[in-house]
Order: sequence, then structure tokens, then C-alpha cells
Amino acid sequence: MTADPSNLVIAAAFDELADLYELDGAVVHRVLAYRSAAKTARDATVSVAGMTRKGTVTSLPGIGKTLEEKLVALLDTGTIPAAEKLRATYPPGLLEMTRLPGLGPKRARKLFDELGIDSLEMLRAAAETQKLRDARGFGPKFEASVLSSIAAGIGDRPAQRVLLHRALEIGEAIVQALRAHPASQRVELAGSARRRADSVKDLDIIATASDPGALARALGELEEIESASAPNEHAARGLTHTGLPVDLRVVEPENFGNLLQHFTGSRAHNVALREAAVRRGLHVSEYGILDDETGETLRCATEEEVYERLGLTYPEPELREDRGELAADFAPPRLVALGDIRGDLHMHTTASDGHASIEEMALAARDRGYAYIAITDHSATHGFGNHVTPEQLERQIELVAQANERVDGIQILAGTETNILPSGSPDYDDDLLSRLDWVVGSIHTAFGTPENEMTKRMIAAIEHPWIDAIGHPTGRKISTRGPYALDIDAVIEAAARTHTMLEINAAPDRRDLDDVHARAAAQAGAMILIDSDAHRVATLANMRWGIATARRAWLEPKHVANTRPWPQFAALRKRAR
DNA sequence: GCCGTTTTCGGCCCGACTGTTTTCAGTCG
Repeated sequence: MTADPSNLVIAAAFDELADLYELDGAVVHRVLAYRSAAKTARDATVSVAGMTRKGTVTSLPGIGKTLEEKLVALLDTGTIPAAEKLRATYPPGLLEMTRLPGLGPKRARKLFDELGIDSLEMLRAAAETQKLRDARGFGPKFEASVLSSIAAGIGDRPAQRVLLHRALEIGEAIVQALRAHPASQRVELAGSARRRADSVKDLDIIATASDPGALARALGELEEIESASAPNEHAARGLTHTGLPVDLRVVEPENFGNLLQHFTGSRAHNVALREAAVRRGLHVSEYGILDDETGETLRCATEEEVYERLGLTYPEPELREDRGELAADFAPPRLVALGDIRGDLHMHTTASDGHASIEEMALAARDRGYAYIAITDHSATHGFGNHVTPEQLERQIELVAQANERVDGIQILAGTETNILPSGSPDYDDDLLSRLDWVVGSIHTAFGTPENEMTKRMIAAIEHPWIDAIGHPTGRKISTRGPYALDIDAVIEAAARTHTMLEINAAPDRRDLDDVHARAAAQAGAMILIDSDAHRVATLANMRWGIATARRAWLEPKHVANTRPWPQFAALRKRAR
């Protein structure tokens, strides 16, 4: 028996159906229904396949009888008949064509029907020979646009996204510089960067100013900006040296709340917000809230006012993904913050592939206000860089004891990041592990293992008496490597049952567990741990990105083990129970 | 295709821009 499709696979199937139905000319709301179902699958904190088997899947928002049937077909046969049929009608090249700016599904379909164009290559050839203008609604400007887009490589790849830490590094510098400008009054970062998403595709900045035109012109003068298009009195657009687009909007103070809310998004949050508003006879846009009864548009100076006027509870930006934050019974969580963290339980030293000593890491952690840390160098079978033999780990225990004597004000735990072997066993013997204070188990090898075996391997590790926590549980790397196949529901259940902590690894390209899985884990009663996985003193600061993911997962300090003072944390460890 | 303080049919967010067009559909965010 093959494993059930993951929520991500189901979401991709619905997205593909949405694309295909759109090409097929379906009414927009049918297409939107599939996109909405895809979002539901991506955000679901339990297995959609599992719910389908239990017959409860239609309780999910946006999934009704028809989509349930399609899910059943996908589970039973591995495919959806409607998708098979549409795939046979519309070549994949048609979808690639719609990646070009100005060419959507309607117009791509028209070129396919009237000129037989079904690939980027055919499109380019037709543009070069000026054949595109033969189709009604297409002209010379479109032909030129096609050629320049294809020459620029658009269409060969999806739009590039930048990891959050890179985007914020630039975005926060730009915001600081604009705030220092004499004409500026208020400057705030909006968009997905403000929501602390995994990655962003541009930076949105909202401002008020005593001289709006002067502030708009100032954007192009910043050292972070490589080029800027002609600014006007209320907007400017620039490109950073790394190619990240930056949009600045300067508004009147009375309107600041509307703009900041509008440009913070997400799209799904804003759509749901506006739908909720319509039910109250109100219409929300970036310009204000139009009241059907009075015909007047209410302008809001603050975001809080926007939500209050709509009868909604203010959600922190990280929650604005339409994952329940707009519900009538929404109770705003007291989200975990960097200042809540008391310890960091995953870091490396020169004993393996780190760049600092035990003492250097300890002193730097103490400077960050931590009360305890664990030294968790890679283990004996680590396939790359230095590794720590059992004999060296024995020596490491002594070195940590010595460091504890020399460094005051912080508790240093002797630990390891032990490899979880394909068998599910750690790669040190139990006797050695039992003499450590702390053990993180991580998978670093055989990523291609099938789901049922990988799940068994992971659960065996979780059930091991000396493994306190699982490091980067899914192995994903944002935008470069997907998660290995894993029944995450089963893993979470095992972790909750055995009091094994699940890590949110804060490395900015990992953030693993992700927001959806971390939320699911906390809901299921598993204890979450947020670790920097630092390999040098400076990257202890990566904790920030783990906090960002935890906040997007609605986590409060009580859900996160290392918000506790040392005695309480020590008692939470599996070995202390 | 979903859904219901307008319930089982008829709705289903908001606004700007573009190129091509005689008044707007499609695209985009």
C-alpha cells in the first residue's frame, strides 16, 4: 500500500485543477473554489486524506460534495479523472505561457484556439514574425512585450522569492533611512515581510510625511536602492542591488491605518475581511470603509480602528493568513516573543562544524540573557565536516563541566545532535547518551526513504528513552528542498505521547517545523522547542526567525519549552519524567 | 463549486492599469 497524499500534494492537485479549469473557461468562482480548497489543504493542521477516509472532509471550509468525490478518487486511484481529461486537452506549455506578464488564461486560450500556439517557443516565434497581431485583441505592443519578457528569462522559472532574513535586513535599513529623512513622520514596513512569511517577493513601505513628494523622491537616493522609477507626490518604486522591488506609498495621516492594513495583507486575509465587511453593509478598500447606509467613507488613522469599525478583534500581522483570526470567537493569543526565551538547546562548536568554543558560545548566550544552553555537536556518523567520536564526546562532557566552573550566570548542558540512523536508532550507545544532559536527534541521511519507513524511523527515535527532542523534524529548506516524506500527524502524536520535544529550528532557510505543523503540534499537546542551531556566535541571533515562525503558528510562551526558567525546563525533559 | 443573521438558489472583495478598442475585458496585486 502506498502512503496517502500529504496535504501539500492535495493542495497542488487542487491548484492544478484551478489552472486547468481556468484555461477551460470555467466561471471564475468555480476556479476560486479550487484555489480556496488548495489553501484549506495547505493550512490544515490534520491530514486531509485522513479526514477524507473518515468521511469528515466536508467539514473543512471550501470543501463540499464535489471536491470530496475528487479526493476519494485521488486516494483510491492516485489521480483525479477531471484533471486527466483536462491535461489531455491543454498542453503544459499553455500554463507556462501564462507566467508572462499581461498574458492570463483567457488570452492564452485565445492564442491556442485561434493560432494553435501551445508553448513559449511557438509564442516567441509568432511574436518575431508579427503573427500575434492576427488575433483580435492582440497588437504590436503585446508582441514586443512577449519578446522582451522571454529574453529576460521570465517564463523559464517562477518569480523569485527572497528569504525573510535577507529581505528584512534590507527592508529595515530602508525604513530606518526613511525615518531619518526630515520630511518623514511615520514609516512602517508592510507586506509579507511584516507578516514574517518564510520568503517575500517585494517590500511594501507605508509612510506619512510633512512633504510627501520629498519623501517619495528620497527613496531613489538611498544607498540600498540601485534604480528607481519616476516618483510622484505619493508613491515611489525602486529596486535594491539584490533585485528586490521596493514600493513606497506616502499617505495622509487620516488614511494611514487603511493603507497599512491593506498592504500588510495577506491576500486571503483581506478577501475574507472584505467579505465579512460586506455582510455588515460595509466595503473595505485601501481608501477607507464605505458604509452603504450613510454613503460615507470612513478613513482610519490606525489599523486598530479599521478592525474595530468592522467589529473584529485586532490580529497581530503574523496571524493574518485567514486561518481563524477573523472568526467571531477569535481570542487573540499572547504570542511568544524573543524576550520570553530563556535558553537555546541546539548549537555547534569547533568540536564539529562550528566556529567558536564552548566558552565563547556560553558567554555570547549569557549576553543575550539566556539562563541555559546545550552544546550539541554533530555525532559520530555525521557525513560531512568534523564529527565527534564516542571518545571525543566523553572528553566533551569533561570540557563542558570545566566551562561551567569558569563561566558564571549560565547553565551549560553537555549534549549532542545525534544522527537518527535509517534503523531509527541514535548513533551513540545508550550508556553514553545517558551520561549527557540533553540529546537532540536529527535525520541527516537517506532523505529519499519512503514515507512509511521514514515515519517508522522517526517514531523509533521519538520513542528512544534518551532522545529529548527532534531537530528540524521535516528536513525542508525553504525554496530549495522539500520536506522528506513523513506522516507528520503520526510523528506529532508520538511526540506528545512520549514527551519528546519538537524543534522549530530557527536557521533562516529552515524554520522547521513550519508555521502550520508547529501549530498542529502545539494543538496536539506536543511541547515545542525553539533553537538557533548556531554554528558561530553571531548566528545565535537566528533565534529571531524561529520566533517568527512560532508567532505565525499562534504559539504562546506556554507552548514553548525554552521559555521556562532552568528548573522547570529541566523537569520537562523526558529523562526527568 | 461552495454556502446560508438575505438559506437550498443566487450570490460569491476591491481597485488600478493596460492595450486595444470605440466602451472594456483581462490582468494584476
